[in-house]
Amino acid sequence: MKSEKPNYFDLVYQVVREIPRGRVCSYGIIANYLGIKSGARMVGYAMNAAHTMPDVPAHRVVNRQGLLTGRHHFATPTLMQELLEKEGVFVENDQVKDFEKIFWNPETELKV
DNA sequence: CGCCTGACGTTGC
DNA sequence: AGCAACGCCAGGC
Repeated sequence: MKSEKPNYFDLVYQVVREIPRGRVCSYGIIANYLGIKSGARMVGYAMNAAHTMPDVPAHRVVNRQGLLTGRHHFATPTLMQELLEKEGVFVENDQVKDFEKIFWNPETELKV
């Protein structure tokens, strides 16, 4: 089978999967952590494929502004916000509240 | 093989 | 401070 997906996606999945509950992360940060500067788009792209990965909480991944830009890509446009609020993350106007407070930095927390 | 799109980010005005 | 355009990289057609 083929299905040889680029490790690139897998890398993103691993990082996103490490995101603890009640925390959120940004695409650019993950990209930067993976060494893919300017590859924030690729991270989001990977998230799209992550939809096939149940262990990949893409709803915990938002953009640099903390906006749920990809909420429209979920099963329902409200699913992302619902999941976040369910985990203790308050979302207002499609934006994560206290985003910088619950922000999860792999280089700082997941840091070796 | 080439063009377009895309869950972003940064810089410039 | 808000808006616009550009840049990066990869996948789909």
